[in-house]
Amino acid sequence: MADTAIRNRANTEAKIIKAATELLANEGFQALGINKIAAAAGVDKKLIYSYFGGMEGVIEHIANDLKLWFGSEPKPKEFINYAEMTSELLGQYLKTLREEKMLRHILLWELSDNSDSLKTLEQSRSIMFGKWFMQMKGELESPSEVDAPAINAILLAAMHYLTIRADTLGRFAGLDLKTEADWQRVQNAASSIIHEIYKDKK
Amino acid sequence: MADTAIRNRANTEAKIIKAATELLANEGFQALGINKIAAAAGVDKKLIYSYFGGMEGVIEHIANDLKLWFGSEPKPKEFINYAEMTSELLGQYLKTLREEKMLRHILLWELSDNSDSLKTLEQSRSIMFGKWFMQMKGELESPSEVDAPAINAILLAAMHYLTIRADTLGRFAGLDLKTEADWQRVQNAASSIIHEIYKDKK
DNA sequence: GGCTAATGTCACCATATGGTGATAAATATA
DNA sequence: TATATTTATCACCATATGGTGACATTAGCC
Repeated sequence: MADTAIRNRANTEAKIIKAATELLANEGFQALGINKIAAAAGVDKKLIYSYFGGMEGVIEHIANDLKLWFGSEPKPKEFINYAEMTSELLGQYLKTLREEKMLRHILLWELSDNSDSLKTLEQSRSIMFGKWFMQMKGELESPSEVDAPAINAILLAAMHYLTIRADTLGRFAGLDLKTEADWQRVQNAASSIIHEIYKDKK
Repeated sequence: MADTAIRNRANTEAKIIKAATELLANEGFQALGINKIAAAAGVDKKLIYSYFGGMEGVIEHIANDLKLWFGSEPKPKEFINYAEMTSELLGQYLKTLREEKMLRHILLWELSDNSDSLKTLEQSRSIMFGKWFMQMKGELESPSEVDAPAINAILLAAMHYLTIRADTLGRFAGLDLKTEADWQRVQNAASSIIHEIYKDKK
């Protein structure tokens, strides 16, 4: 009975991944080392090498899980126009960013490191990322007068930066990102930008 | 003759700060440790403790220098309106961000760490930062219908994120931040946002 | 000159990191 | 039951980190 046994590889692997994931979610990538993972999992670090071949293997495993964790797509909705849709999706994305510390830690990791293992993680992350904005390329076309990808990149970049920034210093450019009120201002400003940009455009 | 002497405290201090600064500019804050600074400066690490009291002292010193390094204000100009001014200043700021790797490393540091020594660094950085956008609060008032600080925060956050991102993965949301062409798209998109937001507003 | 204080050198500590080889213990297989 | 293989433990290595006490050397000063 392999599943009730104390010595169970699958079970140990799960413990390792769970520990690594929680470490990444709570402490960030800085705390993600072989020793700390082994300690947190209550497992000898040798097993991390035996089962995953080292950190890269663990990261790859996490990258795979990532697709499932944040894989839920935004609820399909009837959108009136491109601006409405973009605004709605951006709002949902911002909400997710603010809720999922893990996601912010991964985004910060992407900014800090450009090792090979990071690239696989980024790929998985950007797949889930794409789930939100794939819809933008759907039935509703963006006005051709506007460089929608560039506009979206600016808005997304801003949301990434501001949510990460909220975790540390908490304020930026006069905004207090610890308060719900100022987050509402950000949200409103983003909506204004979208609506003004696409107003009367085709 | 204290200045030609081999044993010269002021000279040694300068070497330490120079090494630390270059390390920060070239390698980023991750590489900023006592041992590496001492090695790069060709100085015994004990002296870093003797003269600066440790890393915090070094960082404080760098923070002070920061005000001078990036202290040059944007050239005063006659602006027609708030949108023109904002667009011009943002363009200048983006240019500086793209040119100064050091600045990007500090911004990333601010995102990653929230220790006390970082707060002093951030203060100095945001002073210089303010030099650019102080002007926005100048004679030309922002239209009261628009939440200008929130709009500015979004644009600045985006520029920070995109310039940092260009150093590592180099691409984001469909843009290739290694190419001048796509940076031009970012620049144009930002200008569009500013002009559309402030158009017909008072 | 010679004394004192500043400046710099070096050896050492504790701790943490990633990584591995040899061995023990439990499990599956014959 | 006996054997072979998987699973896990442990001791150890090399390296790097921050930090300090004891000592050597040079400088300025009387």
